[in-house]
Parts: sequence; C-alpha cells; structure tokens
Amino acid sequence: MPQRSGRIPGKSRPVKSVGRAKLSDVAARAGVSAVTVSRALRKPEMVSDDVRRRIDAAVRELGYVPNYLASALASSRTHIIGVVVPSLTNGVFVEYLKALHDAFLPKGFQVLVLNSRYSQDEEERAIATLIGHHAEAMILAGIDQTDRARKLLEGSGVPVVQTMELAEKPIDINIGMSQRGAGYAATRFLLDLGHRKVAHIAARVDFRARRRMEGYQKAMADAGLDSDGMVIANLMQSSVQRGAELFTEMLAKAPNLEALFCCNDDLALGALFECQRRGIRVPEDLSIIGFNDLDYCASAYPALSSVAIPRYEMARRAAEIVLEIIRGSGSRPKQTRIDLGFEIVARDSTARRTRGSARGPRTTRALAK
Amino acid sequence: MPQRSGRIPGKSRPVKSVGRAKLSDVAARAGVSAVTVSRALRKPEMVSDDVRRRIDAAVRELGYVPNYLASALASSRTHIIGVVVPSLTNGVFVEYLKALHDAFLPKGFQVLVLNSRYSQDEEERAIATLIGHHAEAMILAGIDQTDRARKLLEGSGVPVVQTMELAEKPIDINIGMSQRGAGYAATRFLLDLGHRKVAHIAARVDFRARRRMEGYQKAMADAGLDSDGMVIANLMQSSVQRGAELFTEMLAKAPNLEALFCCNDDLALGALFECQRRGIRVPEDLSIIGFNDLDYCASAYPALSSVAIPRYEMARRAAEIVLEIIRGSGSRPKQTRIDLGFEIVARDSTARRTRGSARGPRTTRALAK
DNA sequence: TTATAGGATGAAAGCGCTGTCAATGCCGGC
DNA sequence: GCCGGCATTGACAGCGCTTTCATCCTATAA
Repeated sequence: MPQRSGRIPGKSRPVKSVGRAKLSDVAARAGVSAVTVSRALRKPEMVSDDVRRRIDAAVRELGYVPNYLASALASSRTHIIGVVVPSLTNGVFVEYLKALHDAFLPKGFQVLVLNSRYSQDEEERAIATLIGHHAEAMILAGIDQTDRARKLLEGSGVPVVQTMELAEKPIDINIGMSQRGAGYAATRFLLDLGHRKVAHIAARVDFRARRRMEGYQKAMADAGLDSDGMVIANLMQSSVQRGAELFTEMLAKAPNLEALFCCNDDLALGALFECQRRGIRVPEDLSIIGFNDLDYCASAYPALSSVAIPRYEMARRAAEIVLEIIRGSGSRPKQTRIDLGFEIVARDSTARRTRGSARGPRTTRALAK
Repeated sequence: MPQRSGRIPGKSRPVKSVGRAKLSDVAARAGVSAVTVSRALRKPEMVSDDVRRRIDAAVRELGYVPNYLASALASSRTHIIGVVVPSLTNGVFVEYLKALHDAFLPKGFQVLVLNSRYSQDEEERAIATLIGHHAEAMILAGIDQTDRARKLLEGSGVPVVQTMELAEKPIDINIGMSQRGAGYAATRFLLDLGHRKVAHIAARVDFRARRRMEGYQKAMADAGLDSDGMVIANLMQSSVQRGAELFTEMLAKAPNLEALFCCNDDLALGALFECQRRGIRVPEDLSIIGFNDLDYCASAYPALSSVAIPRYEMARRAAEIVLEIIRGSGSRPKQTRIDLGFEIVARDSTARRTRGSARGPRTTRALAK
C-alpha cells in the first residue's frame, strides 16, 4: 500500500524551500482541488467566477509562486529559448541580445543566454546545458560548432538558428551575412579612395575576424598590393586601449600608412584617439574605418566610418522564424538560409587621398614618438 | 493496477521531444538499473569500473543529455543564481554580469539574468520568475524594489544580495556604495579646482542617477552656489550621441560654463566630442568628468576624468558571500552591509581653472552654433 | 417529466529524475 | 564453515505540477 504522502515526522529529508506554498496548499485554502487551481492559473476562463476569486485570494495570501520546474516537467513546455554568444561585453552581442529579448519576452518566452567566451569547447558545453534545460529553440552566434555540438543539436529535435554569418552547411536555419565579403568591401572602399598603403589591425581574432581579415587580404591581392607587414592580429581582448596600442605598433612597422581598416569599432576609436594624441590628422593624414557601426561611430569627431552589420535584424528574423515554428509546430519556413548583407557607412574619418598634403608632416610626427 | 508505463498506441499525448533518450534508456542499454546510471553520472566513484564504462558508452551512443528539470525537481537543487539588472547594454552592468559569470560558472552554477529595463514593475516580475525557477540565491542591482517584490524575496527563503548602492533597510545582504556621496564628491572635485559654474547632465534618470544628482545639488549648495538652470535631466536612453545633444542644450542655457559633471561616461564622451567639434578646448576651456570609469575613459584624448565604482568587486563579493551561504547551508556572514566606496579618477579632461585664458574665446565659439 | 448537452470540477497517472533504504555478493577472520 | 562488514546495485516512493478522462450538476429540448 502506498504510504500517505507527506512528511514522516522525525525522519523527514532535508527540506530545502521551507514552507513554500504549493498548488495543493492554495487548493486547500480555496476549498477546491489542485487541478482546479492549476486551471484557474493557466486558463482563468475555464473556472467559475466565484472559484477564481477564492483562488486568487488564496494565491495572494500565501504568496504562492508556481514551481516552474514541476510545471515544465509535467507539460514538457519550458518556454525557454537558448542563446549562445561568444561575449557578453562586445557591443555587437549586447545589442543582438537586446533584440532577442525584445522579441521573445512579450511572447512569454525566457531567453537563457550562455557565454562561450570565444571557445568552441565552451560553446559545446553551453549547448549541452541548454539541451538539458530543454530549450524550445536554439539561437547561436556563429557557424563554427564542434562535431559533437552539431550532433547534440540535431538530436535535440528543436529548431536551431545559426546567425552572424553564412554557413556552407547550416545545421538547420541560417541567418547571416558574409564576413569575408564585408572585409573585402571595407578594404575595397579604402582602395577606391585612392589609398595604397592600407593596413589592418585585429584583436581577439575569432573565426569571424579571421574571415574579415581574409577579405582584406583578398582585396589587397586583387588590387595587386602586398599586405605582408600590413596586418597585426592579436589574440588578446579587444578594447579602445588595445586599438591605440595596435595602431602604435603598426605605425612602427609601416610609418607611411595611408589608411587603416580596424577589425571592430573599439579598435578604430582607440586608433582615432591615438592619432589625436600624435597630431595625425584624420582623415587628411590617415583614413580610418571600423567595423560593426556601433552607436558612438556617428558621434565621434571626426565621425567614424564603419561597416554596418544587420545585428538587430538578424536577431529579429531569427526570433520571428523560431516563433513561427514553435507556434505552427513543425511548419518549417521555406527559406532556411538568409543573407542579410552589410553596408559600408562612409563618414568623416575616411577621405580621398590627396597627393602631397598627407605624406610629409604626418610620418614625421608619427615617428616622433 | 497502474498501467504499464509507456505510450499507448493510437492515443499518445502530443510528444514534444521525440525519441529523446532518458535515464532508463541508458540503463537498459548498459544492462543496469536507472538508479545506477544516475549514480554513475553524479558520483562516478560509487560504481564499479566495468559498469561505469558500459554506462559511459551507452550515454555516448544514445547522445544522452540529463533532463535538468527532472533532476532539479527531484533533488530540489537548481544550481541557478538569479540576477536582475536594469539594463543589458549599459557598460557598467555588462562588466558586473561578467564578474558574476566568472565567479559562479566555475563553481557549477548557472547565472540566470533578467532585465528590468529600469522599471520597478518589470523588476518585480523578474523576481517572481526567478523564484518560480527556484533560484538558489538572488542578486539584484539596486535597492529600490517594490513592496511585493520584497515580500516575495523574504518568503523565498534564499539569500538575497542588493548591490550597487547602500540601503537603509536591506532585505538581506547589501554590498554597495553611496551614489549620493559619489555625486557629491565628483562635484566637490570640480569646485576644488576653482570652478564655480558647474553643470550636470543626466539621461535615463533612475534612482541611482537621481541620488547622484542630489549629491551634485548638495555640493553646490554647500559651496553657496546656485544649481538652478545648471542641470539637465533627461529620461531617454543614454548614449554618446545623447551626451552631445544634452551638452549642446546646456551650452544654450549656460554659455559661460566652466565645468561639466556627466551622469555617466557615455554622456561625457559625447560632450567631449561635441567640444572638439566646436573647438572648445578640454580642459582649458571646460573641465569634464564622467561617471563609472569605463574602459575607454583612460584612452580618450584628452583622457576622461571619471568616478570609478567598484562594480567588479561588488559582484565578486556578492558571489563570494552567496557561495559561502549555499555551501555552509545557513551560516550567515557576520557583515551583511558592506560599503565598497568609490574613487575620483583625475585625468586630463579636468584641470584647475586659469583666470582669463578660458572665458573669452570659448563662450564665443560655444554660442556660435 | 425525462433525456441530453455542455460547463465545471475532481481523481488518477505520470513527466524523468533522486533520496532512502533494502538486498546482494564477496572478503577475511574466527 | 559461519558471520560481520564493505562495496555494489536495485526497488520504491515522491518532487509539484499537468494531462486525461470520468463525474457531477444545471439548463435546455423533447
């Protein structure tokens, strides 16, 4: 005979959440059964007004908060969207996450964000964690998952969206842009302004940054230019400070620099500040272009040129598609690989090369320090 | 007789995670019972080598991922730390969250971050959500929770840490600093440099920003100065761009400005750029100090003075205390209210007022636009 | 009046795991 | 050759909720 549920006095297990009210407590207080309380909370229109009022009162009096774990286990609905990004501090992902929150929260979903810290292994672990939490969909920044991660994702049976970049063989859905193409275009833009000595600096080089750099190298090669000695790629964390440092380093290698393509805006801003510090005029002596087009680019002096990537739109579309799949349970979207492109935003920090004016004074000053 | 578990053909419930392997599947494949698998996964040293090997193999072959929900429900251990911050984009909280992640993840806890978007109601909802998820501790940015939120927190029975500010009556544990005092000190710093016309600009004014402003006003009043017409407080989102705008607005109200205290560094950077644009020399014509001392302050040209707040340390200490409580189950720390202070970081954007040189040309130019 | 929807409520089972305790097998020691 | 003790393993109940299906009651039609 199964024993009466409840705690056996003197032999109770270590109680965690002491005295926390549960469904049956509310039910007892309202004088109804537990099922009715459950219903009243989820589909209030299914119970009578009188009962609903009594239950509401009981809930308030007891400070009842439903146990989400039990609910999720019983219904196999977690309302969790799993997200993995490589960084929580990078401005790009900050806005990307904001877009995801904005899209999912109003629809009753929680967004569970895990940080892979630019490591494939940590990403794999994060993915396993999210699968363990039974996330109803998975949104990943990047396309470079490990084999095991791919297997796990495929086995999970939930929609997976890879973003930020275009994949050759997407796991499921892919919304992105060509990082390589964007790197090529940014470099091409500088070349088209008449610059020949175009350098590239990068920090925290991950897969995406690497492909941007490849774009830079291709554009240089296509223009018949040598990019050897014009690249500094650093694995340390990117920051404004780092931008100043790498630019300084570059100046030592290539004092007659004409244009600088920075892997991201932080580096570009740091380089700009360093120019001001050294009296290098931007854009007269040096053209600078960043990447990502963060908020501050437009406000800087001179306003920074950059490459705008559709980070908000990528997140929005990912959310849209995921919600559609979850709703329509199973109806896959017709298009599963979407290229959202990018845009070169030309501002005051880049200008056409003017013969003569630039060369002399700048390099002198640049070397002075 | 309870029916045999398993799906009744033709009448099965809507299956969510089709065919996802569970503990019993692994057990069957390894030829052991489910409990043994559970043990092998959690305390490998408790099972024999042979069994462990077979189980590991089965896990791999089936791509088994434990159902975290079921595990948490059964053990009443979620390993989740609940965190509520008012913004996911503000640089301060970005670093604060990073510190929390760094502290908790290595200890086997997940950090569940919810965004209150500077709204008390949303914060209350976030807190309820976290309680529903049975977070094992709660770390909140700020001290201004609603009454119901406080009740929920007290009823939850888990440690609660309020951070970023010092509370009169903490809910539980409080690690912070005096925002008001910091505002006072920053203003005092400018006054001590000989400035009289000291203005304050603020955006996205929340409780903390308001108290910083009160500090500013008190410092002005204590110095016998009038702060009327020297303050612009804006409720819109803060950004570099906004800094330029508010500074421009302030210039119209107070053309003979000598020093500017910005509510945060983004505004200060925007104001700095605007000065460059207008040919206002910093610090000769105008001293500028920001707040938070974000990374880029030190790199800007001129380097921005700011007020450094111990955001990393607040998070670290909060995590430390929480971990101690969870471990030692019940042993409260002796000190439950910790003041971590702040620091005025004087850099090149602030300087002693020099008679004459400043006044004339600057105001002219300032008014020019 | 009696049959008959249809709305409101409840009883039972089970989601996938873990805690507890009992059962089994094997060792050396007497 | 029997027993205590240790190392392994398994059976069972239950975490707090939802799903399913049965039951009850009232209102309406016949």
